[in-house]
Amino acid sequence: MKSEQQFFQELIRLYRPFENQLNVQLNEHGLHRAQWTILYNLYHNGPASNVEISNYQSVEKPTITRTVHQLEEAGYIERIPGKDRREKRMQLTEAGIEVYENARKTIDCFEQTIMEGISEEKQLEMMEMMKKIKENLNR
Amino acid sequence: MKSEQQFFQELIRLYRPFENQLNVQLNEHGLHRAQWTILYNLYHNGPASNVEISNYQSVEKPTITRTVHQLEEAGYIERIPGKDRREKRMQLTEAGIEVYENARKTIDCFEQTIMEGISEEKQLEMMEMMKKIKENLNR
DNA sequence: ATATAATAGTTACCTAAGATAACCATTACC
DNA sequence: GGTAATGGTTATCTTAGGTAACTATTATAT
Repeated sequence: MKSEQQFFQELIRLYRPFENQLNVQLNEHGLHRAQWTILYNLYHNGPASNVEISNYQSVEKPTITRTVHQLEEAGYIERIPGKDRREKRMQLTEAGIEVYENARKTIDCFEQTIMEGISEEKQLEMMEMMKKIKENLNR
Repeated sequence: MKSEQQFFQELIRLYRPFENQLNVQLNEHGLHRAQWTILYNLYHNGPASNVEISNYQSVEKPTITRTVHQLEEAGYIERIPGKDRREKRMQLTEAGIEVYENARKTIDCFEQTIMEGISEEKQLEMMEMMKKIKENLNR
């Protein structure tokens, strides 16, 4: 059996329980994975438009619209003037920064636990591979 | 920033487009990812009960019931006597083997493309890491 | 031997989160 | 100034997960 075959099966088998438990952790802060990803994005990369978020996450615009809406309602993000009157540029509010940083602590702890026994180098190596695979997907 | 933080973000960012394109490939054979995973399981590990599939995939029983039902309706799997009268043990039919093997060709091709530039050793290494992470998740 | 537990599966229902199609509003470009 | 393209939204659908509550069967403890 070719190694790719098992590779992708393992990826699927890993992702499911990972997402489940990530959501359990996030629930403590009233968040879901999709919201969390946007908060992460805005916190680390600064303000962004829906299109930018959509591209970054490989998720269609209407899906982003919905999740952004939830975050606005929760008061975690707010609109700022963009380059256009079309563009809806969003950034974290005070409350958004706070909830991110609080959840961050929980998630850090969770992530450290499940990465136990895997060296930093290995992690970085695997990250490079994931980026490479993602690039290949986009061609 | 800790490397785990980015690690899991990359995992999420990889999984989404991967699953999308996997489904595009599978659609050519009238399949979805969830069905495909069960066919894979039965093809490579032999007959299994719902509980076994559920454990293997870390997915709850009712979800498995539904997907198994779809595969039965399609004539790809069939019931065989289990150790119990409770147990619903399933195996691939002729048609199931055929559709798996046909789809397999498509998926092999897809997987080879997106693994371009990543050596077999690296792939095996990453697989080991994914298994390790999954173990850590189960504790 | 029988009452209670546990196990396997199902049904009914809910939710998250993705997708498409069709549509505005605004801006860019010819 | 009319047509493209871009950014965003609305409406609607689909996949695929989850929980709670149930039946049927089997295992176990009294």
